[in-house]
Amino acid sequence: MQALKGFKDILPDEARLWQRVEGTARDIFRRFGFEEIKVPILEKTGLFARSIGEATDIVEKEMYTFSDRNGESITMRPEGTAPVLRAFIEHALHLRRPINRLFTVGPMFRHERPQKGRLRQFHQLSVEALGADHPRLDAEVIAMARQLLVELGLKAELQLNSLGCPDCRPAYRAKLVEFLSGHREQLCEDCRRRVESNPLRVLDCKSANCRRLNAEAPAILGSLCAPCDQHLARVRQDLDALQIPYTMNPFMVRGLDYYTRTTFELLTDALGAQSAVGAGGRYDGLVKQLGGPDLPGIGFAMGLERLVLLLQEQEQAAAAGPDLFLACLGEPAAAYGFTLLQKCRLAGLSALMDIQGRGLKSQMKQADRLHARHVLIIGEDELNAGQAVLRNLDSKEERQVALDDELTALLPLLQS
RNA sequence: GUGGGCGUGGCUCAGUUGGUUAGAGCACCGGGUUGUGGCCCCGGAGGUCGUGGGUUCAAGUCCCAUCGCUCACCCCA
Repeated sequence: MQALKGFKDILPDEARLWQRVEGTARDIFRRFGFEEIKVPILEKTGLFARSIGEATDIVEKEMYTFSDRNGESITMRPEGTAPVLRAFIEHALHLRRPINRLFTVGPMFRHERPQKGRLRQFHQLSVEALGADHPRLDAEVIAMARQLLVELGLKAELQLNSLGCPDCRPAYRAKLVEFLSGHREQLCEDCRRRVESNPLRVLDCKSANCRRLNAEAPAILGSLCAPCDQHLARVRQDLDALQIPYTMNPFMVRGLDYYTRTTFELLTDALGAQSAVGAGGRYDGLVKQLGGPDLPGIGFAMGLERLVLLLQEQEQAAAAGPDLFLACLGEPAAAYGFTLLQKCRLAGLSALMDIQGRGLKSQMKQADRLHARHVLIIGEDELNAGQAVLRNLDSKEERQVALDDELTALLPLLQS
């Protein structure tokens, strides 16, 4: 028996890093005033078709979609924004406060071919700021995304672009299609198809020929309408004011249809082909499109697997051992020790003991391998005398400690 | 969906042109020190060599198939 392709167990050594990532994220998000929202993993299929876009790869060939026992088509979420917006609309959260700053964490599912940094079940931190189209909100969200990388000690490049809005993008798109059609023979096979299906995606092509051509293609930044242009300028102003470095990338494109105006990515060169650790952008028409009020929003997603991979390449966090290991000799001592163990745990200490009745030497070895800070040795003599030996494994210091039900002598020594 | 690389104890790997009982390091267990860890020494347990066929006197090694893992394309966090 083994796990499904693209599905992975996260063993304790790795789980420690996950806790660090999530813990750091929660702390930063709290400081930025973002609140957690928990949403279901399964949704009606239509939610994703309507938001991500019918013609995207995700919807066309990557979703885990099946019918439940009532014959309804349901889908395991491939991303986090759609479910959060559904919940936002369903519970009319916009009536509770003018701007909702929300985040959610959890598994997402896409049936792709697995590779480094890409699994079929993967995990994202998904962040949404809903209710304002002020460029300052863009800067705030971008600053928060970057801060997570900073506080995890990870290096990443911030790239910025604008995709325009329904007023200016169609005109740009037409201009681009005209240009690309004129140079059709210079495009790679894939891109020739893209000219019809999704021309903006051509800009993102990695083939050398296409890149060369793209350099001469009309740039979106030169085609923005005045409001979009001004929006971008103000976002840049605010990023500068916060001293957040970034580079403009006019070729950056989104794989999901709902993005408008500001888009950004956090890129690393340490993950092979999967260079984006986080990405996001504005989606001003999406809430309305999903049947809600006409409210703007901006958000981003971070890939947890990718953050953990980066952390692993940097350093291995040492496991923190238990505060106390109880070494008991003989059954009477073990029986007493077991109750002592419980008291220690209820008092807030992490504590372990041997339950296989092994010799002292073996138990000391166990304690050492667990990186325990102290060992409390209880044999028959100690049991009778109401005194035990407490050994500090780092300093090798040993001292007699009186045993009593309240652990009055023991606890202070361990909690220091 | 397409292409490359790789499958040998829990982990990382070695294994000559096919040739005796398939090895090492780490990890694990025990002993040296019968109530004191890390270092050292000694010993132990653990592998149908991914699986199924084929070639051969003989296959971990060669051939075919299959499954799995992995990297890349595609796409994306």
